Amino acid sequence: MSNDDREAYVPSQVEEKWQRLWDERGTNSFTPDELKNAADPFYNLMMFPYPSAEGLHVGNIYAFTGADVHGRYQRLLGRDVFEPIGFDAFGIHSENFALKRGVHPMDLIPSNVANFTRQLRRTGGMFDWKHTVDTTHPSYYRWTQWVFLQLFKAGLAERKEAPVNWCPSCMTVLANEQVIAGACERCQTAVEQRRIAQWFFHITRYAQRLLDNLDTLDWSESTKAAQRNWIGRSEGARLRFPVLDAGGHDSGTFIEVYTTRPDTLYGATYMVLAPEHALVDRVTDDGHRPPVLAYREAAAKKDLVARQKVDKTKTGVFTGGCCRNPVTGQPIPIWIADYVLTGYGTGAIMAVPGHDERDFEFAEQFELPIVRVVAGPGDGPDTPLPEAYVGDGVMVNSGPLDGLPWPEAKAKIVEMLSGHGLGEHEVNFRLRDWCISRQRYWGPPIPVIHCDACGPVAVPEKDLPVVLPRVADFKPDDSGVSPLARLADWFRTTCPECGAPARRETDVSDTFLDSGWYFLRYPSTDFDDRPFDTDITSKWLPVDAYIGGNEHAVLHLLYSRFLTMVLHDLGHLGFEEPYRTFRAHGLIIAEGAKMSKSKGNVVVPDPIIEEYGADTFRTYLMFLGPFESGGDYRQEGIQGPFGFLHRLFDTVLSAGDGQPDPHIERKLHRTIRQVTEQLRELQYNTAVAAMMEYLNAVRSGGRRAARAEVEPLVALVAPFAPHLAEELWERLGHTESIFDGANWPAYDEAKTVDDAVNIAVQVNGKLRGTVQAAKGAGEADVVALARNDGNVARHLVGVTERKVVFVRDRLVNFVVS
RNA sequence: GCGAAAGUGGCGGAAUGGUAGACGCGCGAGACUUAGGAUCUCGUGGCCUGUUGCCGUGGGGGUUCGAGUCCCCCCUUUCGCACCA
Repeated sequence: MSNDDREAYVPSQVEEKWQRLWDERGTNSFTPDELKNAADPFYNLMMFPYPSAEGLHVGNIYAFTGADVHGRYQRLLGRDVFEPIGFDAFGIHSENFALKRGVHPMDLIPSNVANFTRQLRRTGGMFDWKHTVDTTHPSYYRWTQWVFLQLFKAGLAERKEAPVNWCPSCMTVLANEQVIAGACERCQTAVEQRRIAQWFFHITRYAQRLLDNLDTLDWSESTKAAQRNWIGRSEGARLRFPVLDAGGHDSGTFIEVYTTRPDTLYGATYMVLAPEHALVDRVTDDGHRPPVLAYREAAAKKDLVARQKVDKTKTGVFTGGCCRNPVTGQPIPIWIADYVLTGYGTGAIMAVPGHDERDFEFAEQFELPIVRVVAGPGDGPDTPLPEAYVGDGVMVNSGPLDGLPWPEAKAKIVEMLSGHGLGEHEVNFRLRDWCISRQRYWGPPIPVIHCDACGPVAVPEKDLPVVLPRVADFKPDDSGVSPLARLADWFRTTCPECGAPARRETDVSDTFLDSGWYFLRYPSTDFDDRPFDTDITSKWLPVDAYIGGNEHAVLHLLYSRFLTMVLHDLGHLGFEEPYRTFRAHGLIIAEGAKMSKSKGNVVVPDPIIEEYGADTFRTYLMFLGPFESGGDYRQEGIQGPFGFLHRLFDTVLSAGDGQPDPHIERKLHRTIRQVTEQLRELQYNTAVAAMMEYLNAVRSGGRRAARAEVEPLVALVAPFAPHLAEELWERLGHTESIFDGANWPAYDEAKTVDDAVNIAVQVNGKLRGTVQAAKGAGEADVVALARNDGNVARHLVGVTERKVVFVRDRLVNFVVS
């Protein structure tokens, strides 16, 4: 038969047909009963997108396809796979875009969502469209507000005045996490400091647990490391330094410092307070007051960008005050400097210039004494310090600590000081409380009512949702309050407790709160009277597999872990960790560079799917490189998978009924084994390669395939090319979807083994030939064969054999000299 | 600076300590075609005239019969965090 007579593979026809049939048959969606009664539930989650006006980009599709391949594979194994998708549509992104376009977000978002939905369907994801969420819909944010109330009632949400990062361009408060190198992560504008009353969640109370639980999670190591780093636990001590009065006597006031190296206390030669420190006034004497105040004012004016300059030059001024080193008894000067941060530890440090790089630099600059208290190998007590020594060693110039290795000294000195009330062991975390209020419009109103008599009062749960009103003017201004504060009709209300006139909270909440619990909502969207159904939640959660980007390694994942822990502690959930496994996918670049409009290498999905089909696009994306490291998208490369699917279509349709060839059958079982193992590990690129290799073998020499040789391949390819697989499956005579029923092929280990093997023959580790032998052949036989190989024999002439290394079925190595 | 990951053909990338470069792109040659950016076949790390051969996984040491893989030092790149005491 010539190629011209064969039916051509037309992706668009196949894909339209199956997308329609999946919808009609409800192939990918669960009814409430099915959710309740699923025999073998598998919750496959991917990070829901923010529905931008530009539409889905390749990065989204890459992530979703990788997750979808995993879900479809689990389903082919026979599991009941729930794979929902939704839209994270609140937030500054949408609001700013709406402002720019002059469209109201309430009008903009629905059309973006419709566009995303169309695109997502077109990519062939196995999404359950009956269980989707849109965070901006009152039926969703009603429960986001409910989550807030649970924390509020538990005392984990608190309003307090705090210095915050203020973006003068976005006109909003940013979380520390949203400040990148002192600039707004969204618009790169320099961030300023302001003091505003804000709602905070006390995530710091969970810091230790958030850290400890990491050890129990099956997550990408890089993600766990990022979280550990972010939580930033450090173990040290809180020490108290007596402040001296003008006469050089203890004044009764103490300065508290936090240090991770209390052992170096004998080397503390000066003290530094943050410029904002409460005791600055008190320790400053009259002679030094003008420069201190000037420095303090300058520091206050500096925004966070300036404060966090990488610039290593230290600045600071002497206050004129002194305190006493509690162990040496020596008076040491008190300085203020902005390299000491007010938000970490106690806002004051004991400076040990000999053993801390920052202190060393400061001491050099201002000619303060530098004392060695740790001696490294080969150092004595008086060995000069050309730079701070931070390595291991033993204590010197440290009285009773002398000779101790510093970790031991650390414990000992804390013990010594605690006896005198001058210090105690302390653990510190870098993690800060989570500021969840936003002085913006496009978010769920925080469900609190402020009453003059009762203070902040929770909106009764029966009154939820507090609906975000539609207002024409949603533009933020420099007032520092939400646009909702302009709507007197909206915010005027009465106190739910005492009935007095009261005022609604006009701030809205952070989008990370919306996305912090969405996975709980998906399986329960059939219920509008509860955030998540108890039975369904205990059946489906925690999430079995979560796949997403490492850009959310800290914030989103940490916040959702925190919320899950809280809801667990409050008795709402039976588990405290939301995601059993998490895998971070890599980043897609294009033509060797990061995608950007200016480089003109942005990959636009729609026309590619139009030309090659979703199946080819999916397969290619998964073939580009290891899923967990990403890959380089090159347009020409798509020809490989495109040709592969064409050949697959052609080969299956023209397959005959004969017996499978034994060699092919062996390769088939090996291929099934490899693809099975690699799909489990998300090693998609090599799994696709194995299938290509197998198809090449089936077609080699232009032979006609036997049906038994290719039918299992259709199932193997189904996670990658689901439409084509369905089509071929149907043409092979099946009436049910390939995804219904456990159609993943089994392999027979016995059938993967060859009866003959090629054995490498080396002389002194260099390959000199190969010989063929029966599988499992013994040493004597194989070595004899090897010795007779012409080329090997040549290398064995005129040398002395010392040893023969034999590895069964693999190699023979003659060691000669 | 700290933390994480990675350096292999022209390119994307494969390799339980055991025949480096699977699979694919690109390229070359050929076949079939009125034509083809279609399809099919063969070839494709470098060097030498060459099937024998030599050299090859960022650089330098080491362990081993045998190292891309393990250990030590160095260089480079990417990502994240950045004065956290």
